[in-house]
Amino acid sequence: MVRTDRPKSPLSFQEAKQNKVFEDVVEQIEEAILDGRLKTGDRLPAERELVKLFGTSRGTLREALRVLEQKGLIEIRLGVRGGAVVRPVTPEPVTESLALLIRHQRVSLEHLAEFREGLEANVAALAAQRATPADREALRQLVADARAELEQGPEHYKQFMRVDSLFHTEVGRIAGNPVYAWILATIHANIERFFDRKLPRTAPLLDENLQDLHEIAEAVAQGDAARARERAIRHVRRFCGIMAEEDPPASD
Amino acid sequence: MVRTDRPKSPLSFQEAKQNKVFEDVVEQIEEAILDGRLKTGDRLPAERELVKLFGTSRGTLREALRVLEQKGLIEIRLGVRGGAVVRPVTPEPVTESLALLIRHQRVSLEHLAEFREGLEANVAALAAQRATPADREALRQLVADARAELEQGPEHYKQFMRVDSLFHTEVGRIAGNPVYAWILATIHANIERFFDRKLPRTAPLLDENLQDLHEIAEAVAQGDAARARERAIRHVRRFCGIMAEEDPPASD
DNA sequence: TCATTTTAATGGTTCTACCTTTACGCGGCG
DNA sequence: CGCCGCGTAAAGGTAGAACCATTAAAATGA
Repeated sequence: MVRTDRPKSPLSFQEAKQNKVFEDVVEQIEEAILDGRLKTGDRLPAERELVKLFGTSRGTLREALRVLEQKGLIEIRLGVRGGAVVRPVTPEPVTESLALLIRHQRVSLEHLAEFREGLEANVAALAAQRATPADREALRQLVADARAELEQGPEHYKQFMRVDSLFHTEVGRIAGNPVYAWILATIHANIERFFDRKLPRTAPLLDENLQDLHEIAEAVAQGDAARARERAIRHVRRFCGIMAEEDPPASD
Repeated sequence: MVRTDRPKSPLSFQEAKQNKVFEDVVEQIEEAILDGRLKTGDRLPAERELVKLFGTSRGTLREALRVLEQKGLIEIRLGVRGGAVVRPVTPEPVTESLALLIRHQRVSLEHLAEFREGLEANVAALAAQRATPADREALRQLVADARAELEQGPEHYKQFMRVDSLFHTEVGRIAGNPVYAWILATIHANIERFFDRKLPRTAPLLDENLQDLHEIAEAVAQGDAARARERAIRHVRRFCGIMAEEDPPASD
């Protein structure tokens, strides 16, 4: 199956690069997934079947499956009834590759937080313009949930943070633009991944946090984009300032 | 080299998941790259050497290399003096995985453009706050370059678009936050990839475009963040509106 | 009926052999 | 002297077969 059949029609120039076999396999399966011929949850045939279908060796086929797995398109399960199943598409691969960039180039928390600040501001403003009555209710409910957690004392701080995270996700959803939602999720994930160690959780701090959420929710509910933007900025900036104190600036 | 040696010390619980061999190899090489033990341009030993070093089979090792290649960390060259060389880190993998998301979930141009609008606005505002005299000069020079291309007539429209692109990249650089620069580059790449087919390039349109660039440059040069933000939004919105006309909304 | 054991399907790994591509050097020819 | 071409060897690419490890499901037995 080694490609020696590169067409040579003298006048129709075409791709000079010869495709490697595994790339061809990757492309075919990827197309099938993106075109919807393979849907989320579908199970591909077993490796030994695919080998027959594509006419390659098993090693080559496995390289192709590994690439697809790395792209986040499939998941490979072990054991009987195992095999490659089509995964739901998530922003996770974006998060992963961004994490690589961040780690390799040693991006500072300041840069990440500044970016998040601008992002959250835009999202809050959009949400304010687009919130439906149901959205307003949902946001207020989340604030109430957060307050309830906080009132249960320090042992519920973790739950409080979870609600906080939900709140941001919800605002992203209300903004109605999946691109914002994805990138926001990606940035959140990376901030947590690299900088979330031991950020302080004291009562007054969390109270301020709750107050921020409340004000953002109200601004969104009233359709006041400018105020929503401003409150979101204040919220992120406070959060970042606190973490920066805890985390002395790396001096490299 | 199949893992049967899972430690079972009864009291020191540890990772339950057994690592696959190739994952172990990926991790080791990835760490070496991120820690700087392997630098950009370095060439890894030949496959058959690595096989000895890691004590695995060649197939397994090749799966690991494929994953690293997919992550954008290495490039695999053919022939003698070939092999795996460490690649410079670029935002390209982020672009790729985002492209997958966009294509799979059929994100509309409107969503992408709206996101870009907010992004460019923030970047322009930051750039206005941070531009040095040299930055100002560079921006003005780019505007002058763009004008020069435009004056040379329709056959230079392509060059004009290139300068336009450079202008946006430069504003991103001036903003001084690599995260903004990366995401902006990623969004640009994806807009081009999916929607840049036959966008009209008529003289009056490009004139407006040039005027936009000029006004953004001036706002940035004068440190007027609010105006820079506003001009950037107008610029992107015009651009998007034009493309939307050309590109009737997909009705699926 | 439920717990336990067995079995078979399926991915994970190894080994070996051979093909393909490509840099580099050597030798002949102008 | 130079350079063109061709051979050679190093390195990745592919194939195929054998065996190991994991797991769901079927068979078995209490």
